[in-house]
Amino acid sequence: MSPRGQQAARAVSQPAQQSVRRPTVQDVAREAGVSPSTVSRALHTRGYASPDVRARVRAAAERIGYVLDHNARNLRSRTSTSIGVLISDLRNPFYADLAAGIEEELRAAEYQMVLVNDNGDPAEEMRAAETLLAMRVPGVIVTPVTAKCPRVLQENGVHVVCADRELGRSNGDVVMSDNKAGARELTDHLIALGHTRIGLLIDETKWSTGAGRLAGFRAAHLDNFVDLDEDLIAYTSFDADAARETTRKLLNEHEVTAIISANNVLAQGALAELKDRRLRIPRQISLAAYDDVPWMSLVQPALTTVDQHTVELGRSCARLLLARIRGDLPARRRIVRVPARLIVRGSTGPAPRG
Amino acid sequence: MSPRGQQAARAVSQPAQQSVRRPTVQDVAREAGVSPSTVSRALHTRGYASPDVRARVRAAAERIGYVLDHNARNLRSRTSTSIGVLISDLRNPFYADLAAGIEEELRAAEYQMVLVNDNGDPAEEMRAAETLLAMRVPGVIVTPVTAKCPRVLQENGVHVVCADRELGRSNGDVVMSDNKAGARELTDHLIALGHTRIGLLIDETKWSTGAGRLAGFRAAHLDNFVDLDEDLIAYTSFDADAARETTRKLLNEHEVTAIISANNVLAQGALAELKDRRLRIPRQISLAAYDDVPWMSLVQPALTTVDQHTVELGRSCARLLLARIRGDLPARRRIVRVPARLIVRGSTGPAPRG
DNA sequence: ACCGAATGTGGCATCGATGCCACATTTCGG
DNA sequence: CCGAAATGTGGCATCGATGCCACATTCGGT
Repeated sequence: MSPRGQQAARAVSQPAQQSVRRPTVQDVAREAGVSPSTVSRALHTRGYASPDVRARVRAAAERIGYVLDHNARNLRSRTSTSIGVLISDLRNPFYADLAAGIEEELRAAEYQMVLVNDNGDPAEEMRAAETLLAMRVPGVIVTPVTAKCPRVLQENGVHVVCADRELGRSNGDVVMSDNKAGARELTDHLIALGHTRIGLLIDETKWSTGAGRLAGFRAAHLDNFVDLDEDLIAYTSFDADAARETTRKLLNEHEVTAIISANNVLAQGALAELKDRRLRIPRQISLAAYDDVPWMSLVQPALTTVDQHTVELGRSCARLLLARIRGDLPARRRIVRVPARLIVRGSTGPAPRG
Repeated sequence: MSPRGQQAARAVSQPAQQSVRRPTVQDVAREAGVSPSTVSRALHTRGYASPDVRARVRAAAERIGYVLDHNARNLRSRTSTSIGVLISDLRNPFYADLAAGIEEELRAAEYQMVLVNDNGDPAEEMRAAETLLAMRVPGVIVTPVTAKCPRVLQENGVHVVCADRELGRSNGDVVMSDNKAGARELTDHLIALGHTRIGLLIDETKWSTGAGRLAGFRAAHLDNFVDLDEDLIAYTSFDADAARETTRKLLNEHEVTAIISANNVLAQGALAELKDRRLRIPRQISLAAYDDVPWMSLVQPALTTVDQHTVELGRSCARLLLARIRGDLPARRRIVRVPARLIVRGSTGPAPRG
């Protein structure tokens, strides 16, 4: 009775405990003395049922402990109340907050969140997309790793909202922080403090997040008539150790009076390096970050940041997707920019005198 | 054609874009020249299919872009590969890490995580349980808010693993940190540094988490022959501001040379108060916390903590639940204790001299 | 050679809820 | 008063995949 080994790795489960048979609409119908069709209409669906019948059916359902079967409903009605959410790392507070905002809005609308952590890996992302197609979800919110994922979903009739960034030129909805404006405001703040040698720690510029932040950094220099030394734009990979190493090299090779870190992970590395060198913040060097996560207000001195309102970003994603699913929107794609807000704390101060 | 207002608040969605008809097993059967039964067996289920037929069916499925429908599969097979996960606050790094570990293990086993944030609210928790029953999930991992939720799920034939804590006396599986041993080790550490006046900041002791941490605190005093002043056990509500106020009162009313905070949220409040008072850590007062989240190693001085290995806790929950679902375990309930580990950093030092 | 077990295929009913529509009754507007 | 629209009910097919089993063939052991 053992199948060929080829099947061994697939998810196999025993049915939920066998002795538990759940009441169906047939049972409710018998209990209430109406037809199964009437039960369905009285409990859930569009269509007519008199107030008296509704009350009778509801009482009967409650009496016998009836619980709808989403699988049956989804199959017949050809849709689902599950929404896919693809993020890059649940352990990063940015994504955790994003997911929190999304989940909150979905729950309020009686949708369920199916959360997948693709680890920023293109293969995992596509695997997740396939799974969500199999689940027949009507919509997906994705922090895209490749342009392929949103496209495949859309080609299969699934509504997609890209969160935080878009890749390439898609034709779908996007919700993101106003990266350029936020980075510009932060850089303005430092320039107003007298800084003309500002390092930028950044991991990527091919995604709209990094690109927007870099653009804001550049624009602030331009608008304030401050020359930008291209060597102060320091590229690093997306982990705190690499960022720390890059900060070390930046400080060793260049005169810098302030550092902007393009996200919370890089900020960790930069801070660790400054502490290691026993540099006094902000007296000797100012440090600021794009994103605001809890530790940034707990360190001493607390970090000046740009708050992306990440939870609100998540809520906005969910609201947009739900409106799209309900057909409340015109076909034209929508780009929602959530304003970012500068939060000045103790880590930024006047540029040291030469 | 408008239904009565009573239906207006329910989740209503348009089918995924209408013009997209998905290929079914009937289509694959035609393409491969076999029966639909054979398609099903060749692609997914237990049962026999020859290697030649398997290859032919797979090629046909790929050619026409066939994607399984989980709803149909779940309905017929009376189970599902979705797993419910109920947590209390996705914005708290503890729960985010827990969910991350769970998701990782589920994904590897080709299960999907349906994540609900119940906000530690009993009503929300029960609502989530109802939804998961409707989805016919075979298992749920829950950080329980009430004893009712695990019970109702189990009565309906759903396997349950309680994470982090158990309420009352349930008969289900539990995975938790070894709270007592961890708290004891932390308290031992402070006593070994000469502290005899150790404050404990704690928000609850009715759950096994708080109760275990308190028990460890007491046991360390007893075993080291240090008298425990009951007034140094300071109760507070579960938010950083309340913890801060409670810390203030504790310091105003009692001589204390060290503070243990029972979780990461309370530690935030305590740290803020110590900083406000400009107390020198650890020279004037030591601070330690149960739980280890990123900010704790980033503040100055870095906090001495007990690392719950929260991601591993999550993995362990998922592995246990999957084993239960697969019928790999004897009926007897299982309690898994994940060892906690003391991490000594700069925030704890010798007790100040009288 | 014979028999039982294993392998393999196809037919058909099944899972539980809803879409669709025929039919009946009531309400509303001209 | 009459016709159209709205309200309400029940019957039956449908959604897409799999469980179950009858039947056929092959393989291994005696």
